[in-house]
Amino acid sequence: MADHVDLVLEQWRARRPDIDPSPMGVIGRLSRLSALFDAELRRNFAKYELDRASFDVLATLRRSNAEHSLTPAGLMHSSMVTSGAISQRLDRLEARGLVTRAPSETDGRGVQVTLTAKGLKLIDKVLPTHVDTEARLLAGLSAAERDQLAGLLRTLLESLGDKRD
Amino acid sequence: MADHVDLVLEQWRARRPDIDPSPMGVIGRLSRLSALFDAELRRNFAKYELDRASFDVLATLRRSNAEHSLTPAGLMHSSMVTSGAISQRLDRLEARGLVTRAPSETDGRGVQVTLTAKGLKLIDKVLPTHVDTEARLLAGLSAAERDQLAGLLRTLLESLGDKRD
DNA sequence: ATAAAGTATCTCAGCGCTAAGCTACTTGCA
DNA sequence: TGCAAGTAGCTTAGCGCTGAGATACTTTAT
Repeated sequence: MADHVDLVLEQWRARRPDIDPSPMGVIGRLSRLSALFDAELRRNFAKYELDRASFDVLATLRRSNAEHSLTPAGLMHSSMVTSGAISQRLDRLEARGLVTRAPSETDGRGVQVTLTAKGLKLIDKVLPTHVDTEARLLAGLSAAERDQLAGLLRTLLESLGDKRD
Repeated sequence: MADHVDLVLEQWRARRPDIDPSPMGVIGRLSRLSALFDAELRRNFAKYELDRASFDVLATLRRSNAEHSLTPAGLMHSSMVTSGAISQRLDRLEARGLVTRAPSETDGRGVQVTLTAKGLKLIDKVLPTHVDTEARLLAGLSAAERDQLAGLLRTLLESLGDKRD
Protein backbone atom coordinates (compact mmCIF):
# COMPACT_ATOMS: atom_id res chain seq x y z
CA MET A 1 0.00 0.00 0.00
CA ALA A 2 2.78 2.44 -0.73
CA ASP A 3 4.27 3.95 -3.86
CA HIS A 4 7.49 5.86 -4.41
CA VAL A 5 5.90 9.14 -3.39
CA ASP A 6 5.03 7.73 0.03
CA LEU A 7 8.74 7.16 0.55
CA VAL A 8 9.54 10.70 -0.55
CA LEU A 9 6.97 12.14 1.86
CA GLU A 10 8.37 10.06 4.73
CA GLN A 11 11.87 11.27 3.97
CA TRP A 12 10.82 14.89 3.95
CA ARG A 13 8.98 14.49 7.26
CA ALA A 14 12.13 13.01 8.76
CA ARG A 15 14.53 15.69 7.43
CA ARG A 16 12.33 18.77 7.48
CA PRO A 17 9.56 18.19 10.07
CA ASP A 18 8.84 21.92 9.99
CA ILE A 19 7.50 21.68 6.42
CA ASP A 20 4.19 20.07 5.45
CA PRO A 21 5.04 18.10 2.29
CA SER A 22 1.45 16.97 1.58
CA PRO A 23 1.10 19.02 -1.64
CA MET A 24 3.81 16.77 -3.08
CA GLY A 25 1.51 13.83 -2.46
CA VAL A 26 -0.67 15.15 -5.24
CA ILE A 27 1.73 16.98 -7.55
CA GLY A 28 4.53 14.43 -7.26
CA ARG A 29 2.19 11.58 -8.14
CA LEU A 30 0.64 13.49 -10.96
CA SER A 31 3.98 14.26 -12.51
CA ARG A 32 5.18 10.70 -12.04
CA LEU A 33 2.08 9.27 -13.68
CA SER A 34 2.41 11.70 -16.53
CA ALA A 35 5.95 10.45 -17.20
CA LEU A 36 4.85 6.80 -17.06
CA PHE A 37 1.91 7.44 -19.37
CA ASP A 38 4.08 9.32 -21.83
CA ALA A 39 6.59 6.50 -22.03
CA GLU A 40 3.91 3.89 -22.65
CA LEU A 41 1.99 5.93 -25.19
CA ARG A 42 5.23 6.61 -27.02
CA ARG A 43 5.87 2.89 -27.37
CA ASN A 44 2.55 2.59 -29.18
CA PHE A 45 3.17 5.61 -31.41
CA ALA A 46 6.54 4.21 -32.44
CA LYS A 47 4.81 1.19 -33.99
CA TYR A 48 3.36 3.57 -36.55
CA GLU A 49 6.48 5.73 -36.98
CA LEU A 50 4.88 8.50 -34.99
CA ASP A 51 5.78 10.46 -31.89
CA ARG A 52 3.63 12.30 -29.39
CA ALA A 53 4.10 15.64 -31.14
CA SER A 54 2.99 14.35 -34.54
CA PHE A 55 0.11 12.39 -33.06
CA ASP A 56 -1.12 15.46 -31.21
CA VAL A 57 -1.28 17.48 -34.41
CA LEU A 58 -2.92 14.76 -36.50
CA ALA A 59 -5.46 13.97 -33.79
CA THR A 60 -6.31 17.63 -33.21
CA LEU A 61 -6.96 18.11 -36.91
CA ARG A 62 -8.96 14.88 -37.09
CA ARG A 63 -11.39 15.81 -34.37
CA SER A 64 -11.66 19.53 -35.08
CA ASN A 65 -14.18 19.60 -37.93
CA ALA A 66 -15.38 17.74 -41.01
CA GLU A 67 -12.64 19.35 -43.13
CA HIS A 68 -9.86 18.26 -40.71
CA SER A 69 -8.47 21.75 -40.97
CA LEU A 70 -7.15 24.33 -38.52
CA THR A 71 -4.74 27.28 -38.33
CA PRO A 72 -1.33 26.93 -36.66
CA ALA A 73 -2.64 29.19 -33.89
CA GLY A 74 -5.52 26.80 -33.25
CA LEU A 75 -3.11 23.87 -33.02
CA MET A 76 -0.89 25.88 -30.70
CA HIS A 77 -3.66 26.57 -28.20
CA SER A 78 -4.76 22.98 -28.14
CA SER A 79 -1.26 21.56 -27.70
CA MET A 80 0.11 24.00 -25.11
CA VAL A 81 3.39 24.52 -27.00
CA THR A 82 4.92 27.62 -28.57
CA SER A 83 4.34 28.79 -32.12
CA GLY A 84 7.88 27.77 -33.02
CA ALA A 85 7.18 24.20 -31.98
CA ILE A 86 4.05 24.10 -34.15
CA SER A 87 5.98 25.43 -37.17
CA GLN A 88 8.52 22.66 -36.78
CA ARG A 89 5.92 19.97 -36.23
CA LEU A 90 4.15 21.08 -39.38
CA ASP A 91 7.43 21.07 -41.33
CA ARG A 92 7.92 17.43 -40.42
CA LEU A 93 4.34 16.39 -41.11
CA GLU A 94 4.24 18.29 -44.40
CA ALA A 95 7.49 16.65 -45.52
CA ARG A 96 5.88 13.25 -44.89
CA GLY A 97 2.78 14.20 -46.85
CA LEU A 98 0.47 13.89 -43.83
CA VAL A 99 -0.75 17.50 -43.81
CA THR A 100 -0.81 20.42 -46.26
CA ARG A 101 -0.29 24.12 -45.61
CA ALA A 102 -2.31 26.59 -47.71
CA PRO A 103 -2.48 30.38 -47.44
CA SER A 104 -5.65 31.63 -45.78
CA GLU A 105 -8.23 33.06 -48.18
CA THR A 106 -9.29 35.81 -45.80
CA ASP A 107 -6.11 36.78 -43.96
CA GLY A 108 -2.85 37.36 -45.78
CA ARG A 109 -0.85 36.36 -42.68
CA GLY A 110 -2.78 33.19 -42.07
CA VAL A 111 -2.23 29.56 -42.99
CA GLN A 112 -4.72 26.73 -43.16
CA VAL A 113 -3.41 23.30 -42.18
CA THR A 114 -5.34 20.31 -43.49
CA LEU A 115 -5.01 16.58 -43.08
CA THR A 116 -4.20 14.80 -46.35
CA ALA A 117 -5.89 11.52 -47.29
CA LYS A 118 -2.71 9.79 -46.16
CA GLY A 119 -2.75 11.65 -42.85
CA LEU A 120 -6.40 10.81 -42.28
CA LYS A 121 -5.79 7.17 -42.99
CA LEU A 122 -2.86 7.07 -40.57
CA ILE A 123 -4.58 8.79 -37.67
CA ASP A 124 -7.68 6.65 -38.10
CA LYS A 125 -5.51 3.56 -37.90
CA VAL A 126 -3.57 4.73 -34.83
CA LEU A 127 -6.42 6.24 -32.84
CA PRO A 128 -8.12 3.02 -31.69
CA THR A 129 -4.79 1.56 -30.56
CA HIS A 130 -4.05 4.79 -28.69
CA VAL A 131 -7.33 4.71 -26.81
CA ASP A 132 -6.82 1.03 -26.05
CA THR A 133 -3.40 1.80 -24.61
CA GLU A 134 -4.86 4.53 -22.45
CA ALA A 135 -7.65 2.25 -21.24
CA ARG A 136 -5.06 -0.38 -20.31
CA LEU A 137 -3.08 2.18 -18.32
CA LEU A 138 -6.21 2.99 -16.31
CA ALA A 139 -7.25 -0.62 -15.73
CA GLY A 140 -6.10 -0.43 -12.12
CA LEU A 141 -9.10 1.76 -11.30
CA SER A 142 -12.78 0.81 -11.38
CA ALA A 143 -15.11 2.72 -13.71
CA ALA A 144 -16.45 4.67 -10.74
CA GLU A 145 -12.94 5.57 -9.61
CA ARG A 146 -12.00 6.73 -13.10
CA ASP A 147 -15.03 9.02 -13.17
CA GLN A 148 -14.22 10.34 -9.75
CA LEU A 149 -10.63 10.99 -10.79
CA ALA A 150 -11.66 12.74 -14.00
CA GLY A 151 -13.99 14.94 -11.97
CA LEU A 152 -11.32 15.98 -9.48
CA LEU A 153 -8.86 16.73 -12.26
CA ARG A 154 -11.48 18.83 -14.05
CA THR A 155 -12.17 20.83 -10.89
CA LEU A 156 -8.47 21.49 -10.59
CA LEU A 157 -8.09 22.50 -14.24
CA GLU A 158 -11.03 24.87 -13.98
CA SER A 159 -9.60 26.45 -10.85
CA LEU A 160 -6.43 27.15 -12.81
CA GLY A 161 -8.35 28.85 -15.59
CA ASP A 162 -8.46 26.05 -18.16
CA LYS A 163 -11.24 26.87 -20.61
CA ARG A 164 -13.11 25.12 -23.36
CA ASP A 165 -11.55 27.18 -26.14
CA MET B 1 -18.49 23.46 -15.61
CA ALA B 2 -16.30 22.45 -18.52
CA ASP B 3 -12.59 22.50 -19.22
CA HIS B 4 -10.69 22.11 -22.46
CA VAL B 5 -10.78 18.33 -22.25
CA ASP B 6 -14.59 18.35 -22.20
CA LEU B 7 -14.45 20.06 -25.58
CA VAL B 8 -11.99 17.48 -26.88
CA LEU B 9 -14.23 14.63 -25.74
CA GLU B 10 -17.27 16.23 -27.39
CA GLN B 11 -15.36 16.62 -30.64
CA TRP B 12 -14.27 13.01 -30.64
CA ARG B 13 -17.82 11.81 -29.95
CA ALA B 14 -19.01 13.87 -32.91
CA ARG B 15 -16.31 12.70 -35.37
CA ARG B 16 -15.74 9.13 -34.20
CA PRO B 17 -18.90 7.97 -32.40
CA ASP B 18 -17.63 4.39 -32.72
CA ILE B 19 -14.80 5.07 -30.28
CA ASP B 20 -15.22 5.58 -26.53
CA PRO B 21 -12.88 8.47 -25.73
CA SER B 22 -13.44 8.40 -21.95
CA PRO B 23 -9.87 7.30 -21.11
CA MET B 24 -8.77 10.66 -22.51
CA GLY B 25 -10.90 12.30 -19.84
CA VAL B 26 -8.39 11.07 -17.30
CA ILE B 27 -5.12 10.92 -19.20
CA GLY B 28 -5.67 14.13 -21.15
CA ARG B 29 -6.44 16.09 -18.00
CA LEU B 30 -3.53 14.57 -16.17
CA SER B 31 -1.10 15.49 -18.88
CA ARG B 32 -2.55 18.97 -19.19
CA LEU B 33 -2.27 19.57 -15.45
CA SER B 34 1.26 18.28 -15.46
CA ALA B 35 2.21 20.86 -18.10
CA LEU B 36 0.52 23.69 -16.19
CA PHE B 37 2.19 22.68 -12.94
CA ASP B 38 5.58 22.44 -14.59
CA ALA B 39 5.29 25.92 -16.04
CA GLU B 40 4.30 27.45 -12.72
CA LEU B 41 6.92 25.61 -10.69
CA ARG B 42 9.55 26.68 -13.20
CA ARG B 43 8.67 30.31 -12.66
CA ASN B 44 9.45 29.87 -8.99
CA PHE B 45 12.71 28.00 -9.61
CA ALA B 46 13.87 30.74 -11.95
CA LYS B 47 13.81 33.23 -9.06
CA TYR B 48 16.68 31.25 -7.55
CA GLU B 49 18.53 30.57 -10.81
CA LEU B 50 17.37 26.98 -10.76
CA ASP B 51 15.47 24.73 -13.13
CA ARG B 52 13.40 21.62 -12.50
CA ALA B 53 16.30 19.29 -13.23
CA SER B 54 18.66 20.95 -10.76
CA PHE B 55 15.97 21.28 -8.13
CA ASP B 56 15.15 17.58 -8.44
CA VAL B 57 18.74 16.58 -7.78
CA LEU B 58 19.28 18.98 -4.88
CA ALA B 59 15.97 18.05 -3.26
CA THR B 60 16.59 14.32 -3.66
CA LEU B 61 19.97 14.65 -1.98
CA ARG B 62 18.52 16.87 0.75
CA ARG B 63 15.86 14.41 1.82
CA SER B 64 17.78 11.18 1.28
CA ASN B 65 19.82 11.00 4.50
CA ALA B 66 21.67 13.05 7.09
CA GLU B 67 24.78 13.16 4.87
CA HIS B 68 22.81 14.48 1.87
CA SER B 69 24.62 11.95 -0.25
CA LEU B 70 23.63 9.47 -2.96
CA THR B 71 25.07 7.66 -6.00
CA PRO B 72 24.17 8.75 -9.54
CA ALA B 73 22.18 5.51 -9.86
CA GLY B 74 20.12 6.43 -6.81
CA LEU B 75 19.39 9.84 -8.29
CA MET B 76 18.49 8.24 -11.58
CA HIS B 77 15.87 5.94 -10.08
CA SER B 78 14.27 8.72 -8.14
CA SER B 79 14.12 11.13 -11.08
CA MET B 80 12.96 8.77 -13.83
CA VAL B 81 15.58 9.98 -16.32
CA THR B 82 18.46 8.18 -18.01
CA SER B 83 21.97 7.88 -16.63
CA GLY B 84 23.19 10.30 -19.28
CA ALA B 85 20.81 12.95 -18.04
CA ILE B 86 22.07 12.52 -14.47
CA SER B 87 25.70 12.82 -15.57
CA GLN B 88 24.92 16.09 -17.29
CA ARG B 89 22.86 17.44 -14.39
CA LEU B 90 25.73 16.67 -12.04
CA ASP B 91 28.20 18.38 -14.38
CA ARG B 92 26.17 21.55 -14.15
CA LEU B 93 25.64 21.39 -10.38
CA GLU B 94 29.27 20.54 -9.72
CA ALA B 95 30.41 23.49 -11.86
CA ARG B 96 28.27 25.77 -9.70
CA GLY B 97 29.69 24.32 -6.50
CA LEU B 98 26.34 22.96 -5.32
CA VAL B 99 27.36 19.28 -5.19
CA THR B 100 30.61 17.31 -5.11
CA ARG B 101 31.49 14.01 -6.79
CA ALA B 102 33.84 11.66 -4.96
CA PRO B 103 34.94 8.14 -5.91
CA SER B 104 33.18 5.44 -3.91
CA GLU B 105 35.29 3.90 -1.16
CA THR B 106 33.91 0.43 -1.70
CA ASP B 107 33.29 0.21 -5.45
CA GLY B 108 35.82 1.36 -7.98
CA ARG B 109 33.09 2.10 -10.53
CA GLY B 110 30.96 4.08 -8.13
CA VAL B 111 30.65 7.76 -7.37
CA GLN B 112 29.24 9.45 -4.30
CA VAL B 113 27.40 12.72 -4.86
CA THR B 114 27.09 15.04 -1.88
CA LEU B 115 25.43 18.39 -1.30
CA THR B 116 27.94 21.14 -0.50
CA ALA B 117 27.22 23.71 2.23
CA LYS B 118 26.29 26.10 -0.56
CA GLY B 119 23.95 23.54 -2.12
CA LEU B 120 22.32 22.81 1.23
CA LYS B 121 21.77 26.48 1.88
CA LEU B 122 20.20 26.97 -1.53
CA ILE B 123 17.81 24.03 -1.40
CA ASP B 124 16.74 24.94 2.15
CA LYS B 125 15.92 28.43 0.93
CA VAL B 126 13.99 27.27 -2.15
CA LEU B 127 12.11 24.35 -0.63
CA PRO B 128 9.52 26.31 1.39
CA THR B 129 8.71 28.50 -1.61
CA HIS B 130 8.35 25.39 -3.75
CA VAL B 131 5.88 23.76 -1.38
CA ASP B 132 3.97 27.04 -1.10
CA THR B 133 3.71 27.21 -4.88
CA GLU B 134 2.43 23.65 -5.00
CA ALA B 135 -0.13 24.36 -2.27
CA ARG B 136 -1.34 27.39 -4.20
CA LEU B 137 -1.77 25.29 -7.35
CA LEU B 138 -3.99 22.90 -5.39
CA ALA B 139 -6.04 25.58 -3.68
CA GLY B 140 -9.01 24.86 -5.97
CA LEU B 141 -9.62 21.59 -4.11
CA SER B 142 -10.73 21.12 -0.51
CA ALA B 143 -8.44 19.21 1.87
CA ALA B 144 -10.73 16.19 1.59
CA GLU B 145 -10.65 16.35 -2.22
CA ARG B 146 -6.86 16.59 -2.22
CA ASP B 147 -6.64 13.49 -0.06
CA GLN B 148 -9.07 11.67 -2.28
CA LEU B 149 -7.10 12.67 -5.36
CA ALA B 150 -3.78 11.60 -3.83
CA GLY B 151 -5.36 8.24 -2.98
CA LEU B 152 -6.63 7.61 -6.49
CA LEU B 153 -3.29 8.58 -7.99
CA ARG B 154 -1.49 6.24 -5.61
CA THR B 155 -3.79 3.36 -6.54
CA LEU B 156 -3.00 4.02 -10.17
CA LEU B 157 0.75 4.23 -9.58
CA GLU B 158 0.73 0.99 -7.63
CA SER B 159 -1.23 -0.75 -10.39
CA LEU B 160 1.51 0.30 -12.79
CA GLY B 161 4.22 -1.18 -10.61
CA ASP B 162 5.51 1.97 -8.91
CA LYS B 163 7.37 0.88 -5.79
CA ARG B 164 8.82 2.53 -2.71
CA ASP B 165 12.44 2.00 -3.78
C1' DA C 1 42.93 -18.07 -11.44
C1' DT C 2 40.49 -16.60 -15.28
C1' DA C 3 36.99 -15.63 -18.59
C1' DA C 4 32.34 -14.08 -19.18
C1' DA C 5 28.66 -11.55 -17.71
C1' DG C 6 26.99 -7.81 -15.18
C1' DT C 7 27.11 -3.05 -13.27
C1' DA C 8 28.21 2.10 -12.64
C1' DT C 9 29.11 5.95 -14.92
C1' DC C 10 30.27 8.87 -18.67
C1' DT C 11 30.31 10.63 -23.67
C1' DC C 12 28.11 12.36 -27.61
C1' DA C 13 25.16 12.79 -31.76
C1' DG C 14 20.60 13.81 -32.69
C1' DC C 15 16.09 15.53 -31.48
C1' DG C 16 12.23 18.63 -30.16
C1' DC C 17 11.31 22.46 -27.50
C1' DT C 18 11.70 27.37 -25.83
C1' DA C 19 12.68 32.22 -26.15
C1' DA C 20 13.76 35.90 -28.79
C1' DG C 21 13.40 38.14 -32.71
C1' DC C 22 12.00 38.65 -37.59
C1' DT C 23 8.73 39.52 -41.64
C1' DA C 24 4.42 40.36 -43.51
C1' DC C 25 -0.10 41.49 -43.04
C1' DT C 26 -4.27 43.61 -40.52
C1' DT C 27 -6.66 46.63 -37.34
C1' DG C 28 -7.59 50.80 -34.83
C1' DC C 29 -7.27 55.52 -34.27
C1' DA C 30 -6.21 60.26 -35.16
C1' DT D 1 -5.78 58.40 -45.25
C1' DG D 2 -1.83 57.12 -42.94
C1' DC D 3 0.76 55.45 -39.16
C1' DA D 4 1.25 52.92 -34.84
C1' DA D 5 0.04 48.91 -32.64
C1' DG D 6 -1.37 44.31 -32.93
C1' DT D 7 -1.39 39.58 -34.87
C1' DA D 8 0.05 35.16 -37.59
C1' DG D 9 3.53 32.51 -38.61
C1' DC D 10 8.45 31.42 -39.27
C1' DT D 11 13.56 31.18 -38.06
C1' DT D 12 17.32 30.05 -35.20
C1' DA D 13 20.57 29.63 -31.25
C1' DG D 14 20.77 27.27 -27.23
C1' DC D 15 19.26 23.81 -23.93
C1' DG D 16 18.30 19.27 -21.68
C1' DC D 17 17.06 14.77 -22.71
C1' DT D 18 17.36 10.14 -25.01
C1' DG D 19 19.62 6.20 -26.95
C1' DA D 20 23.61 4.07 -28.26
C1' DG D 21 27.88 2.99 -27.17
C1' DA D 22 32.37 3.18 -24.53
C1' DT D 23 35.22 2.46 -20.37
C1' DA D 24 36.40 0.62 -16.17
C1' DC D 25 35.48 -2.07 -12.44
C1' DT D 26 33.02 -6.17 -9.95
C1' DT D 27 30.73 -10.57 -9.59
C1' DT D 28 29.87 -15.22 -10.98
C1' DA D 29 31.04 -19.54 -12.61
C1' DT D 30 34.23 -22.76 -13.84
